[in-house]
This record gives sequence, C-alpha cells and structure tokens, in this order.
Amino acid sequence: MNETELLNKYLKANNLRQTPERYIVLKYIYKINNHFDIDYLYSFINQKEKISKATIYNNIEVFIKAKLVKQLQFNNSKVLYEKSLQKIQHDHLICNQCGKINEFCDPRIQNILAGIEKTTNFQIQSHSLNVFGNCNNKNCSK
Amino acid sequence: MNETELLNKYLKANNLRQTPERYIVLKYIYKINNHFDIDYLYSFINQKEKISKATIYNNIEVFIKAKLVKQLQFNNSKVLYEKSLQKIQHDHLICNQCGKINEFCDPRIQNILAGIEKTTNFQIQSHSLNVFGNCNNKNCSK
DNA sequence: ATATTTGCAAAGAGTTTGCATCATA
DNA sequence: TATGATGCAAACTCTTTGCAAATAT
Repeated sequence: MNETELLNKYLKANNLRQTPERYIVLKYIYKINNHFDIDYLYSFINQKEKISKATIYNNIEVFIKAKLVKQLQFNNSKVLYEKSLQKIQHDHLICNQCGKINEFCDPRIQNILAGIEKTTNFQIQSHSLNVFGNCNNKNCSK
Repeated sequence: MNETELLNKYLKANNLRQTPERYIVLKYIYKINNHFDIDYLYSFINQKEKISKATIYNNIEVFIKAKLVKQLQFNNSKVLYEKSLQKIQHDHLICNQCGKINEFCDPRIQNILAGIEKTTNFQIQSHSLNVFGNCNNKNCSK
C-alpha cells in the first residue's frame, strides 16, 4: 500500500475529509528524500501549488498520527520531519561542527526497548536515539 | 569536586568572569532535582534573588558547555534542563498520555555507541535516547 | 445542509539581540 | 580601565488561533 492509499484509509477510519490539499501536501512530502522543515516544505509546494502554512501545519499533524511522517527534534535546532513509509527504522548521528545529519541502524536498540517493556509497565510506541559528536568528514566545517 | 568548584575551574580555563550571578544561578539549578524549564528556574531564583531572564539564558549555555547542565528536548514540548553532575548516565521514558517523564539506565547503549565509533569516523560527544509510549500508571491521565 | 477545512492575518510563546550601565580582572 | 556581563525592552522566529469563506460529505 502506498502513501496515498494509506492516507485514504486513515482519513476514512477517522472520519476526516479527503481534501485535495491533504493529498497535495503528502505528495510533495514524499518527493523529499531528506529531512525538511515546514518552511522548506511550504516553499517547495508553493513553487507549483498554492497551499497556506496553516494548512501544512494542520495536515502534518494528521500525517504524523497516520504514521506517514515522522517528527525529528534535535537539540538547539528547529523541528524537522521525514517521510516514514518504506523507510527502515533508523536513528541519527548529528555533527556538532557542521550540523550534518547521518542515519544509522542498530538492531540492538530493539533489545533495549524489549527489555523496558519486559521489566516495566511502559508500553512503547516510538523512540528516538540521537547521537551528537564530530563527524570528521573532510568537508566538515563550522 | 562539586559544581561550584567545577564552574570556577571552567570559567578560569576559558577566561570568563566569576560573576555573582553565575554562582547564584548554578546554586539554584542544583537545588532542583527534576527537569525544569527556564520560566520555572527564573521564578524559583527570583523568589529570593533578582536575576534577569537574559542572564539565565546566557549562563545556562555556559553551564551546558561546562557539562554542569544537560539540555533535554522531547517532541512537541519546550526545552527542559537538568543538572548533570553526580547523576549517572540515564535516558528518558516519556508518557504520551500524561506527559510524565521517567528515567532509565541500560548499559547496552554504551555498546551501541562503541559500535558506531568502531565502524565510522564519528566521534561521539553525547547522546539522547527518548522512548515514547504509555506509562500505564494508575494515576496516568490525559 | 452542515460541519470540516482552508487561508489569511493576528496573537502567542519562547528565545535572542541591541545597547546602556555595571563590575570583574 | 578595558572588556565582558547584566538587565531591560524590543525584535525575531516558529507555531497556534480566530474567523470568514469555501467545500467535502
């Protein structure tokens, strides 16, 4: 099932309306392969379409609840988003020098999460592991 | 070495001045055993002393660099802080229903971080692992 | 027909900045 | 005494809100 079909399903299940704006915003989000902020998304969409920021803010909340978009929050920086469908679970390495963000996967995180659920009553819905440091890339610069 | 001595050392090492305000702010931070935001800290200090918000904002940055304070950033919520000295490394469980934040420790996180440093050039300075879900406490409520 | 959603502009929250005054080194 | 720090208010950024008009069901 692709993102449009999933949105369809989610909207119907929650008695929300299938407005053209929702599908346009989702379509543009799924064209972006990096992390993005609202301003970037707004400019990107409004090169071709005309959709207000309020609508983008509203709908990104819907997409997060529908698990079509993930919200990222790194220290000291503004909120970022990424499409979440068809992406494998990953976490982030953030360079304190150049700000570049890299993704990494480590299956052992699942063990830690499973351990939490086993030893507490806490029922896990999501997690974020952010690792900060120095990327040591040749083109890393302040 | 306690927090005041460490601040002393850090200020001298970085040619920063030992103003009374810095020591007052640090003293009040170290009286707080929970996570706190700037507004709370400002009100707490200004019950007895008179220190501006600008000074608190400025100095908390100094304390973070001196590793005397840690900044926490959970999704959708404002920035929180916690004193970091004499606290063992820990991460956070955040309840999506009631918002309560619990701490947990899992030594296996260190293995994951060590693995990153072994397989990449990334040099780790800090990390944050936030786990979101439902705490299932009897007094958990929206 | 009616209740949601959109879009605009205004309001709000949290943080940063500019600048005159103060005080540490 | 010279430079860094403080404190106030204004500015700024990002997000939310109020409300009238549009529109999906």
